[in-house]
Amino acid sequence: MALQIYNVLNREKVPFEPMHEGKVNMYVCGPTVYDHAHIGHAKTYLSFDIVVRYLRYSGYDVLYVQNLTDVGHLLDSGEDRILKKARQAEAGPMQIVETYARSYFEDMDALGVTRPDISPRASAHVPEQIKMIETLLEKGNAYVSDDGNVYFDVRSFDGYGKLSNRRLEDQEAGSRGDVRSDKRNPEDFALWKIAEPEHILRWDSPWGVGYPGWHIECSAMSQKYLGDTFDIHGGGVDNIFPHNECEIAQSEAANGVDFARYWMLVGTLLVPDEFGVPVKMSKSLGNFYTLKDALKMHRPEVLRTFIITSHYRNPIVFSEDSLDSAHKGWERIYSAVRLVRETMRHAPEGEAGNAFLATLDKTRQDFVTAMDDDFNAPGGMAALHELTREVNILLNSEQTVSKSVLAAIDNIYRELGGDVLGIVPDDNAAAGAANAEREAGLIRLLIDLRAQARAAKDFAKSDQIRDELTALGVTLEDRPDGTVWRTN
RNA sequence: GGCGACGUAGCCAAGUGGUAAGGCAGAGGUCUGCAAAACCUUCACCGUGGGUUCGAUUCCCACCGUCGCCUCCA
Repeated sequence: MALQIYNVLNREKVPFEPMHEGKVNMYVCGPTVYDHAHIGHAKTYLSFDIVVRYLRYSGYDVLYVQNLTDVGHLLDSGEDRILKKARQAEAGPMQIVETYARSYFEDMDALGVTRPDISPRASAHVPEQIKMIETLLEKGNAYVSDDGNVYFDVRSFDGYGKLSNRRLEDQEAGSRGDVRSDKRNPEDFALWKIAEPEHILRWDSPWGVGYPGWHIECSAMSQKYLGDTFDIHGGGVDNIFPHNECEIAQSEAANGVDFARYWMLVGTLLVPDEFGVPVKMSKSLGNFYTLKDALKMHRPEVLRTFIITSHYRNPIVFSEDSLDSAHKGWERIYSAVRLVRETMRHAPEGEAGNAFLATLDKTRQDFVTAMDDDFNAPGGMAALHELTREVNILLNSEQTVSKSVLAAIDNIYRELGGDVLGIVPDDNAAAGAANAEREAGLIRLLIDLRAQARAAKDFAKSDQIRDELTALGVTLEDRPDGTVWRTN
């Protein structure tokens, strides 16, 4: 069965058929860069990282666009969040944007998240946004208010609500009616706002000096880089309304054709509150763990494993227990990989153990079957765990395994666990490889000395070596054919 | 109140109309100088109550519970 995707647009799993064979155009709503990223962001962007990695693994040529919001995202008070941060930090707004954009990429790089092909910024695409607003005005889907602001006229677009299943008549009319507004209808949303004097993020426009509304950037930038209609639009479910809904309205009204063909929305990351009740991790609630802090305590592969453990559409609850569990599960896979690589150093040439190649084929098949089913990464992980059991049985048996078979095993771990899931490190390519090689040599020297002590039944000496290495973070494991080591 | 999602073993978590992957933890065992790791065995009547069906955990309805969105958040 070919790739199936759960399309939020129709709430059903359907075969994925890109517009242009072999090519996928994909847009994901990016972060507003006014603070450091937290684990909730990691869940969303890591989920789409795996989507992109798997699509590429499957042979698609993917063009991946993810924006950075750096203007127009207002607080309840009406203040722009970036301007507020800038005021607090006594810095210029673009300084703030630059700082946190870099921070975001640093964290994502550290997590092994593949960079988007294009990371357009809202502030750099104001002309495109103005142009789209002009089109909407021409087509009668937008209007200029008495105060000079431009709003999208939601009632002019029939499809409004089709993604989130909301109907205008169901919304509590007047719930926001108390707020003095120059909108025709409360559900209309801003395309362009006239700037107050203190609002220094401002641009000239046909409607006066101002700034764009929050939603229009995604419509304008996706159109610019991916066209009027593109294949996949992603984001967090928490943005389904109003943001995603507004994007659809603007783009389809302006362009007259379908916007995104497949909508993929990622479940929310929750964290227990003081009573143990899970609530959304968010900047505004202040209950977030930054990725920088998380990365100090856990390897990126472990954070990835934690997130991959559940399906992308489901919510997950963040806890140290779950992370520990993920850590141990990951360690199990990585131990087997290390054992394979270590064994390979002394393995004979030839074809011994060739029968195991069938297991590799089955693993790949199981993995692909799982991932083809709406990117079921937990299923992919299960395939790797089953492989790991087989590998451990093989390498703990008396059977001779040739170098080529071991290389094939290592290769499938690299391919599925490394290239696609990003949880199996590539020890060879690491920076500082020279130091690592020297360290490995020293450890092997100590292992040899310990082996001599053990042969002489000098267990005091052999245990001393093992204990002191343990204290340094190096664990030894004795096996019938020698001792292997790992760092913690 | 409206919209959406979810409720599977001690914990995390896939999945299927014909009695349920995987991981963590636990118990017993094999192996080991000891250990570690690994392997083997063991551990679930799938929220509650109805309905459809030869048969439902899987479909439908109701109820209970949890979360998300409806205002800024991935």
